[in-house]
Amino acid sequence: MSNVFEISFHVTYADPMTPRATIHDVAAAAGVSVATVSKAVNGRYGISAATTARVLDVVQQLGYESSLVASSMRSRRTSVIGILVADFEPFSAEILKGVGVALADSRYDLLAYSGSRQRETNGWERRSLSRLSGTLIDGAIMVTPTVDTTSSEIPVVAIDPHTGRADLPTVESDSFGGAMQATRYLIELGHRRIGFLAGRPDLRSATLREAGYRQALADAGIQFNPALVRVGLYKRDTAKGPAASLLSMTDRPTAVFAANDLSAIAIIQVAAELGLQVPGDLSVIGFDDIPEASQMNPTLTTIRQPMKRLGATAAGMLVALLNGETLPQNHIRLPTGLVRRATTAPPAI
Amino acid sequence: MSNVFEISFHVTYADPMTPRATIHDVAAAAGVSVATVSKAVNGRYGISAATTARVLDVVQQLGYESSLVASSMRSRRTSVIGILVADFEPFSAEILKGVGVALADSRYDLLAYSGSRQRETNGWERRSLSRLSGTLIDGAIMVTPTVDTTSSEIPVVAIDPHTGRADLPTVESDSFGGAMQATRYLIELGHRRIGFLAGRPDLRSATLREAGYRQALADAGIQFNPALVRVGLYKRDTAKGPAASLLSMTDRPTAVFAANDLSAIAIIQVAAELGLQVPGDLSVIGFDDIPEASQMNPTLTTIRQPMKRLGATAAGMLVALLNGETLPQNHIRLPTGLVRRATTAPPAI
DNA sequence: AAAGAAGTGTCAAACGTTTTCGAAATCAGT
DNA sequence: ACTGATTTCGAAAACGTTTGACACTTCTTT
Repeated sequence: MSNVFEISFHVTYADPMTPRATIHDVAAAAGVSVATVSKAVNGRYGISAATTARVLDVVQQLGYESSLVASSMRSRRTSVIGILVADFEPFSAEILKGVGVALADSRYDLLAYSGSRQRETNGWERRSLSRLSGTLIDGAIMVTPTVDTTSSEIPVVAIDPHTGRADLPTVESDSFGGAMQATRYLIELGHRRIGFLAGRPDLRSATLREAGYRQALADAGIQFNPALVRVGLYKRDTAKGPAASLLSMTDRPTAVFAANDLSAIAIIQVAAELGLQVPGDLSVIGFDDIPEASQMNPTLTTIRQPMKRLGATAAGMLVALLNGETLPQNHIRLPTGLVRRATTAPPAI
Repeated sequence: MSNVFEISFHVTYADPMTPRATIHDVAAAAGVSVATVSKAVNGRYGISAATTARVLDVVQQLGYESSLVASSMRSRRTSVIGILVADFEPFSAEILKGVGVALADSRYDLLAYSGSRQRETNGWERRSLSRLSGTLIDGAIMVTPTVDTTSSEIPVVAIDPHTGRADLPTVESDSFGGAMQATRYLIELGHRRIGFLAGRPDLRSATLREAGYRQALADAGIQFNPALVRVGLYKRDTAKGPAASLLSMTDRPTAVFAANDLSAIAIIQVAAELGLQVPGDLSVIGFDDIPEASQMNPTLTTIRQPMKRLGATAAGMLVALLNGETLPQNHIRLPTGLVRRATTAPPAI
């Protein structure tokens, strides 16, 4: 007896126990054709009120729901918007929130897709987009894409876009201006040897942040020193090595501008491991103002980027596109702002 | 001429401009059957090396990617895990992060679905689950479900589950203990009139938090007073009315325990509108420790709930289920902790 | 009473895959 | 050469839905 129980217990989860009711089941139970069921459910013209009622009764009883997959296969529109992210780190999570509220009272559902399996390889989102588009989703938002996606068959809006020809609509924040603000702030504090932990060179934001950094240095009459630049690729894991390299120099910088907050967190961690005090021995400023920035200890000085607004703006553009409207402007840039917190201080004399 | 341009410009976005290559296109271009293409792409046995190479060449050229929808239709497994959330508010966003990292080096992709359209009506996630399951996703995680979902045909794990028979695996934090901690802390500060802004009564967490609140009162010998309880439903919008009602009482409470941080934020906002100082005139403690809690001003005292870990744990359970394993324990409860911040103080005398 | 017009339901094709089965071709063994 | 085994490929069914065309009633109209 107990054996039987154990086996059935396994089966419970391994195999489908209650196959969903299909439209065929409903049709059979209601004594009509599947076509009739489909029309009744979708309120199409040509089915009598009596029949519709009977069908809907059965639908209710059987708990039938049309398969999104099957229906999207036939009729191309699904009223679902997709957002493709490499992974759900703080930056894309914030964007997701923004997209969510923007879509809350629209007629679109939201589907966020993250390809865990293959996100190492470049171009994963083009593949994902291709696999989802045309069927599952009516339009897509791509966050920090790894390729300059050429034309797809559905409208696409990019957030924090790729370098390269920007033929598709984009939303980004003022990386150049923000980077200048950050660097200038460090200079005002008295720093002269200012390191830069760069982002992903394939993203426009990263190149602009480096440009802003160099511009601010130039404005202050400080010679740009390539030895003070490392590439951290925007991710915590990938930034730790370069950060260590930067802080291990004989004449290391007294301050570092990290191209995003995750990189800033990485360099602060490395600094701690090397026995450096922040901000005593090293000032650090980040970029983004992810939620974690104000929760860490010490709290992170950074450049605030309106992430939720980036998402909401992109969502708005995409909906407009889906309505067949033409966008008043194809590229939108949102302002940034300096947030002074606890990881910056004048250099030790 | 300019008319033509304008029309084509519209069409660019409204209609598919470059229809995706289908398996038929590849087959035609390679001079083989669709069956052969499918086998070649998926590395099935029975295709010669030469043919496979030729097919893959064409695939490359045409940029073909199999449609997730179509393939999932035929072969039920997709290697995609779905997470269903009402919307992307801070709580579910944190959970999403946890699920994401837990799945990062698994063989599963992650698909987060939020039904913007119909999330008002109860049971929307059962519908969504039904629409996605069996085809698109192999398993699902449901966050704060609005129904006690009965058996589906795919494994499901619930986070912050519904009241009602808990037949499906669940992950939650210690709501009862956390609520006791919160209430006890207010009592220790000297409060006696302590209000409670309750959550969604259909969620077990909400009932347990109320139970914890009452238990802590009882332990301290304070009589429970139903007049000090309002139902805020866990959401900011829905909490503001009840919060205003609570604070407009002639003998209003000197402190309020809000069943989650969003409710706490709502009551603080209401307090400000009524001219009440926090924590001077009113102490507030929340539950969750969402990122916003430490960013607001004043920072929010709250009960920390390991949201990322909730997500990661649920993901782990789901993967185990998908591997056909039986879970060592079907219900997991994670510990909570008090986070003292700036919205709590002893009562004014 | 005949003919056209509505109204109501069904048939069958289609969406893009995967997979089973069988057919053709090649090969090995006698 | 002949048989049998093996390899390689294609035809067709199936997944669950939607939809246009069509057929059958019933109702108007003349």
